[in-house]
Amino acid sequence: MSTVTAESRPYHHGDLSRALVDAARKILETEGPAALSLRAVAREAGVSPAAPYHHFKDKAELLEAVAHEGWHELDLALSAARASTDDARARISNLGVAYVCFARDNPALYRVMYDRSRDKDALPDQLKDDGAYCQVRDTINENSGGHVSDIDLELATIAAWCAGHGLAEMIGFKQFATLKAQLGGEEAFLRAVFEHLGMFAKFTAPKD
Amino acid sequence: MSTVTAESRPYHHGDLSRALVDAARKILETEGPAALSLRAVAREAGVSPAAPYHHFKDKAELLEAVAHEGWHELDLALSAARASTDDARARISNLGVAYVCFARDNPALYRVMYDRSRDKDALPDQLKDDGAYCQVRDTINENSGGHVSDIDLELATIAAWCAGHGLAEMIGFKQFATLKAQLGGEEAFLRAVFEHLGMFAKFTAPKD
DNA sequence: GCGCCAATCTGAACGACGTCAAGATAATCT
DNA sequence: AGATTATCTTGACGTCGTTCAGATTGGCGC
Repeated sequence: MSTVTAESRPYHHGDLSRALVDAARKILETEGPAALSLRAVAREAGVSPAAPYHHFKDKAELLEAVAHEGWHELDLALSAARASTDDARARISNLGVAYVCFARDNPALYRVMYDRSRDKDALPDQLKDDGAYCQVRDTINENSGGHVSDIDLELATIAAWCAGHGLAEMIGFKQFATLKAQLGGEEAFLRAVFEHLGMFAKFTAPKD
Repeated sequence: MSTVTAESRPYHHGDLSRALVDAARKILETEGPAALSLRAVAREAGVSPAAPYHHFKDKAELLEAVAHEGWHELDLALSAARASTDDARARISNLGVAYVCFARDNPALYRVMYDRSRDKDALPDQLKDDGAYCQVRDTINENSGGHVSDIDLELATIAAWCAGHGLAEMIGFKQFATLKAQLGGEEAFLRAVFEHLGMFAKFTAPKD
């Protein structure tokens, strides 16, 4: 019998994979992405620098696991935001705010998520299989009353995602500080930016 | 008399700073951002690994110089795009396309530019002092007939910038390949995404 | 219950990295 | 010309990602 509480009960350490991912996330939160070395993760987990190689082929593969958790948590955050609003018109905007707030509250994690994506030149498939991407798409679809073509829906989702990501990466930039203050806080700033996205648009969504 | 052709004619090497930045950019183009080590840059420039420290206090400071050049070239690219269109209505969309195309054509450089910005939590001041940011703002201003408040103009510029940046970071993602093909090419895809940005908007810009 | 096998971990090592200090070299200043 | 100062080299330190040989240990067949 093993003393491990979790369901998978491996050998010496007791689910080292799990411990490594947790250690990585702890380092990310407390010391930032620059301090996230494989050796530091092993140190934090109390194992030798070579131990992780029995669970991940690479440093990249460990980061992939961390990113995977991040995407899942983003998924949860968007679900919560979506459920918390009755007004279909407001949902899409709340989703955007929730997305950016997730990035603001987990900056290191968010960075790992996109660094990994850019290295692979692809977002994780996770997103399309009932993940965060679907939530955005479905919300847009509801908001347009359902009578929008598949291709328009896809394009609108991509557009929303890009705007959200861009804002998420820049939300902490010092240049926006005075504007945030003028508008009465960060969330108000976020909503204001989203509402000014129309200058490119021929196709303006709330057409109904 | 010195045999150096450039105007500034320093000591042993002959403008090593310049040579280092050029070497860095060459490595970026040919081997990608992962291969961009200070030692590799020094090697490429034909000097010892410690030589760069007489011209840049850090690896970060070298990258800053590289990024600075990148922002300037982005500036030129946007100028060209802006000048190439008579129709004020089309200018803003052309600017967006030009922005993303710059990122697509200089992916490693673009990455260095934003990596440095995120490390400093700020875009370079360069942008606001008659740089690329101003071009976007002025173009939006022209496009709105000039009767838009300062704060709305600022917010619209930020919104456009975020959307452009988000799209720039994801334009190469494999998930978009089929959609690009369906729409008849990358540029058509870009325009289509931009035109679908309206779903967030209460304030739709081409109001006149 | 015992021995074997395979999975798991350690220890030491390699090459590459960023950075620094000490010394050599060469351009500039007086 | 001689002193000064900026520039570059050499060598070193600590850290990193990764590999490999060997030690450890749990699970499985007998």
